[in-house]
Amino acid sequence: MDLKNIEEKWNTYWEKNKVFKFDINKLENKKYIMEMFSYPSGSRLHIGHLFNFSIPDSFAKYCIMKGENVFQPMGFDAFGLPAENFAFKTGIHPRESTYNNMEYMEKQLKKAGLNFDWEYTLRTCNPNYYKWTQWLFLKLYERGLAVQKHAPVNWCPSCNTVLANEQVVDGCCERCGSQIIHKNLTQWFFKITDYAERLLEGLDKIDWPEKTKLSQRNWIGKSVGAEVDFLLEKPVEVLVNEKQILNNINFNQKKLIDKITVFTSRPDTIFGATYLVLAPENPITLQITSLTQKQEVENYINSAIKKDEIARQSTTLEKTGVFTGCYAINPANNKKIPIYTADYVLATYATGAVMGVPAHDERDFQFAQKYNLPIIQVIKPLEFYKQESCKDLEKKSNLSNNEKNLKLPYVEDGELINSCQFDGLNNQLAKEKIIQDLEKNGKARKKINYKLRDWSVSRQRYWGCPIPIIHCDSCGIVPVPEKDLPVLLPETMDYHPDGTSPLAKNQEYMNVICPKCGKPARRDPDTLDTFVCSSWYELRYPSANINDKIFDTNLTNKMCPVDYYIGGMEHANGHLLYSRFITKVLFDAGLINFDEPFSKLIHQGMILGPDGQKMSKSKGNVINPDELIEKFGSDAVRLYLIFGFNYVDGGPWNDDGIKNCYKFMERVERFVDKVVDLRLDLNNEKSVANNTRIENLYDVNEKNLDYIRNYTINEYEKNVKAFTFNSAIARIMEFVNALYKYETFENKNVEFLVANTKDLIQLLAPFTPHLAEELWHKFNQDNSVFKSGFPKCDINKLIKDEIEIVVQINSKIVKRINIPTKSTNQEIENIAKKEISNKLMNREILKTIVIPNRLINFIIKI
RNA sequence: GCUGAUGUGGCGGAAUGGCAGACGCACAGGACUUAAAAUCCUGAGAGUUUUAUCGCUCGUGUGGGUUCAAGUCCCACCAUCAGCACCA
Repeated sequence: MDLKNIEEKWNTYWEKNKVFKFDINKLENKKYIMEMFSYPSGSRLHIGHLFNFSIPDSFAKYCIMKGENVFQPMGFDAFGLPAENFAFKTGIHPRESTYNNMEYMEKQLKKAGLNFDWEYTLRTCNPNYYKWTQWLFLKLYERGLAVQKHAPVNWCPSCNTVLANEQVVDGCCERCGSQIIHKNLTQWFFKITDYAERLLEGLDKIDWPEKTKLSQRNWIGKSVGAEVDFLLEKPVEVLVNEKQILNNINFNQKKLIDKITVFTSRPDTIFGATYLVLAPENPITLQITSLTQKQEVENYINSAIKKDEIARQSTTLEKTGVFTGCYAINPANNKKIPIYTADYVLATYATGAVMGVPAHDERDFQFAQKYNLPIIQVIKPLEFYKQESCKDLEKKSNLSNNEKNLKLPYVEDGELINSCQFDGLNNQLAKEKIIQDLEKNGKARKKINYKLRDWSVSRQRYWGCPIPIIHCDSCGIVPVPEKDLPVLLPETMDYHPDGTSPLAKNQEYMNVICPKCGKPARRDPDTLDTFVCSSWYELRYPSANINDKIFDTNLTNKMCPVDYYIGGMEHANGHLLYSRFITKVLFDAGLINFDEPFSKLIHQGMILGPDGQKMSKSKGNVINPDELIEKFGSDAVRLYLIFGFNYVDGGPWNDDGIKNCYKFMERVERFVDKVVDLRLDLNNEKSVANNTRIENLYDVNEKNLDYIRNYTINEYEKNVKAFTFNSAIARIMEFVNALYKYETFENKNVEFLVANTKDLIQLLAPFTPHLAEELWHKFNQDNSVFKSGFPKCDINKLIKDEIEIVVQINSKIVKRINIPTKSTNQEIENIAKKEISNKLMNREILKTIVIPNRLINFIIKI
């Protein structure tokens, strides 16, 4: 095989004849297939990219052959840290290196035989793209969904920038691994929390992997419960301290505090609440501390904040805390309970205050034990053993022992005790009743909380989309008018990060005239998180060449949602959540008529190194796709990636695998050449004995081959639709084996053989496009194989005259017999009985099970 | 710790509750060849009986269960991987 020539020849041919070109004027049968775009960092394309892209590309080619109008665009997520860091490393300006890398990667992708619709490509660092990212920002601002907040943010001291919660892994920066710290900064946030409920609901209607949906559900973290007010009972010492504080410091709310509001998902346990806990960072904490406890509390708060900076996550699970000196009244039973501060309560979730119910919460239990706080059981297990069928008595007695000294904390459901009028209630029911009761006195209300936090989008870096906001001393925050977009990223400047925004140092950029009042003002010095850029790109792809609006609404409505979206699982709680959020915002804004971006999502697995480890330069197990394509051609690389792995799981790389795929391709080529020769002989009338019927088949061999052909097509299509392409290839291989076999028969029907061979080439085309196109043209075709349609399976041909079924006695196989396909169950039974009469030996048949086309099972007395 | 996924030959991997191991690799044998490679064909889960066939037994991480029938469903456990990590 002259791979290089073949690949070049057909790449040129396809491009020239627009074989894979999407037709924007024929949207009735469109199919939108897209893979997550890649960032053009310095590492170029790796084998994982090819795995990610090749399989959908094959699927796209299959769809094209089935006559669908496939849109398969590709672009580059070009802003952001990887590109910028690469620039620092090489000393090249990020713009230059990014554009170079994109150009190189585009070449690599083309060389890999991936036929994207390059006319619709997007580069997020291109002003005609980020203009619309800025427009999107303003849209969110207009709708009150982009807000500035002074809040503690995750700060990476090494990257010198803010990170979103989703970008923090184990308390470290997901990119460089540095320990993150918390800084109080004024930042832009997108109010994704406003959409928490809808993001949750929307999951039910999309065809995504369950694990991804689950991951998003957990990330959103809905929790249904109640807010409960605990009135304070302040000793004099507390009042003195509080007044001092209010006088001395300019406190946010300059008033006395009379209650603490906690959030709980277990209002049913409120009678067991024996203390309250405030998060150390909660501003209330100091205010309600008594003079005697002040020093201790202050020390604790300081150490907690320090701990937070180092690694609160990795500390031991041992609970610590300090008594504040203040008390509260449990509104359920009016008991006076102490208030503590402890770092196991998070300031950032709900009200930053918790009621401690040691008997029914693991953490509260530990805390109460350590500080000798009362533990009151208010729920007992339902007496379930009565219903439970306990077979051995010993177990039963153990259970009743357990009941006597029930191990606390008990966190399961049960029946209320020690809870006054609620005693005896089922605890789920009690949740409702207790809230209702407290609600009457205005001491509680139903409340839903989410773990999801607002999305922080400000980044103190150069290489990103500038935030289109102007800060004016007299007008405050002023959005850049649409006509002034894009706010261009300045070309030349010192872009090195040093903890403040590089753009802030560029006076030319920073100083502007306020569009509202005309006085001097300053630009926002930050750039946007790159996930903003990638949160809407699928909407723009079809409109990539439209410059006067974000996208053509009409077109986008026809094209979206995306039919197939393919990419890594690692974006489950990041990009994939952000895209859904932005889509919903644009839906609400009336810009689109759908509110989920991706109907179907598929994650590809990961290709590991030959040693079964993640590929990494340091381990030296990286597979370079360029070398492989050079040596074996892109078809063989693709075929191996498809055949050698389960797409969803991935797996370790194996060098032999690709050689074998190459050999298989040669085997196909040899066969096609043989058939082409046979056909020539036929045309030259050299061959006399050959039967050239194509209608009215068959002798037995023809029939067999025809069955396999139809079987192959049928299974192939099933597999392709299920994205189990490796099995589709297996069926093709079987078909090839059958063709080889048929070819050896003396009186083979050459026309029939030719027809089958053409089918084979068509089946192969999505997986080895160049080879298939080359072989196709050996039959003097004047059109591309991809425009030749797709073989059709004749379902009737799948029914054989006879079929082998298994005969079992007591579920053990005793014989395999052939029966006519159309036999009734009774006929099958009769035939089978006769066939194994020697084994049945007239014993009584208790039961007969017939599974048509598969087996018959006689249950007999032994 | 919690949640989820996975566990099948020497290897990659197949199997709507119905013949486990498709397909491929590696392996063995044969044909072709002076020979090798390549190619084409054949064989093959493990064990066991037999001159050989015919058989038989055991086999999908472990132990139970449901079923006429379990890799597949249920329960418990083990191992590996991934995610979450005090969210009250």
